[in-house]
Amino acid sequence: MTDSTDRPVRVRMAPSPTGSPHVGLVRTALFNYAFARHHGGTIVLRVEDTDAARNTQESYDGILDLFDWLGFEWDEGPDRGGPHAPYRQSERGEIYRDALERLAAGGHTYRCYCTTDEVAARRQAAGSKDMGYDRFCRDLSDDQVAAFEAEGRAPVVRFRMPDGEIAFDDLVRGTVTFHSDHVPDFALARGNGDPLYTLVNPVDDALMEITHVLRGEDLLSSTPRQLPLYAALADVGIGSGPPSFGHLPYVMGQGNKKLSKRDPEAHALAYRDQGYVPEGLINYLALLGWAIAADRDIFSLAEMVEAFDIKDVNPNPARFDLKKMDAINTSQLRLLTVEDITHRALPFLKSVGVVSDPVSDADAQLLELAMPLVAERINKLTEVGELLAFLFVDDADFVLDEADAAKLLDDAGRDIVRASLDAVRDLPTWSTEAIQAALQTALVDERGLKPRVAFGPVRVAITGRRISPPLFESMELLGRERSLARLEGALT
RNA sequence: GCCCCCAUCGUCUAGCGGCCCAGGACCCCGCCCUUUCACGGCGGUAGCACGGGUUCGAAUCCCGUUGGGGGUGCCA
Repeated sequence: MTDSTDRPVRVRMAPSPTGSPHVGLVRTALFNYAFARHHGGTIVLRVEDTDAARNTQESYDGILDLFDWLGFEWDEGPDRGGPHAPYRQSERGEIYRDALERLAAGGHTYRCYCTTDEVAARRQAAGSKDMGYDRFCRDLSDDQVAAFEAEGRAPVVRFRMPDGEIAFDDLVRGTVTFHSDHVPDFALARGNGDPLYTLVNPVDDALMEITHVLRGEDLLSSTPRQLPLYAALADVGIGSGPPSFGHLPYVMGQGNKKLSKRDPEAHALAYRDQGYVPEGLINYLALLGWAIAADRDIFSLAEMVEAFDIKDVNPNPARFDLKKMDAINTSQLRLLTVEDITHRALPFLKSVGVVSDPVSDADAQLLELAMPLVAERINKLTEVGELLAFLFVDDADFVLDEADAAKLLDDAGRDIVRASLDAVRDLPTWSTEAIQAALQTALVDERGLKPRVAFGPVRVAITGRRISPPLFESMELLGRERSLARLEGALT
């Protein structure tokens, strides 16, 4: 391991607030979270918002909402301060200017006056196969510099890449080796002086004393640039060298491409809005590159933290599979108590108007009785509303699903409903058992109907749909009067 | 082009030299449960990319091939 010291673990979550937060962001945050908490370390939230043109407040708020929903907590960050504040890069301009000055004074950088076109033209002329900057401005004479300045050119700042092998021990891939021949003198600041990601990311990691960086595989090939930069920064008194790196495998979409923002399943907050539980998303994403045991795939965040070892992370890219995501979500839902599911479903029930907001006592009571009927059959929280709406809707607003009614409430169906009405109208007690017994006798025993044929029309009449919670329980909860009214309503 | 990464059922994975003629999960297909839809239960199909080594012994180690991905910016 590169990092043989026993420094307390410090990791960072470093989102860029551009656009809707991506599941890749969640996966990276999750592994950092699990790693840090497993080692009793510190988590820093740093906002990488140097690209003013692309950053939005909406995106920032979305990221915080997302982390809040997932239960990810951090110890230092823009909202709670810390010893290395500020934690938004847009507020750290002076720090970067200072770093640039020091690097220049230490001879680690130089100013480059070349335009992109000039570099490309030279490369073509030379028939060079290697990409990257050709170091044209590395050792300019004073006269040449003066001439470029006189032309009014604004120089970018480039890093003077030292020659030699660059090897590091990746936490998930083992030793990775590059040669500096293939690592260009990359730019650290724009011609207008604005610092680039290539500078600010290492500077902040150094200054914030980050010990371990777990990030996406896409950054693997920028690591050989950063390693010498960390050394140069340490040389000029900024930080104490590079952190350890671990590059997490890609999350792929359909086909063989990275899951992109165009893929609907990439949007992390959509899962919350569609009625998934955070336990489900977390559990599923953890499975992409990690396993808690050979024969087990359902676990909690706490269990993941307990068991997590970065060395167990699989380096293969993983495809995101919505079907399995759904299955994991369902399994996590089964682990919740009815009370918990009720609590979580409430916002959805309110938003579609199934229950009043605030919830009336009557609605709350009915909900408490009805939830056990649906808690064990749903796959998403939104299904609670779909299943229970018929119980809460005002009688005046109750409507039959057109397609279901057309199919099941034909002449034969209405005949069945009529018979049901007679069977239950004068029941001495209105209970699930009594209702079931009465309907069983009248429809199945006396008429010889198959249960599914017998109860289908009744179900549609009572709940408005072919799909519903168990029928007899539903009728009990609906009450005698409303049930009879609906049966009658189906006949008109 | 050059550099880097990756390679076990369709998908996610377990496997870190013998316990593996490869285990689990999702999907799919049967069956059971069943008043609908789900849930749940049981069973099944299906895989070590290829070729060389190393070894008494390889899915596991090495090399190569092929395939896939990423990088090669005054984006992050």
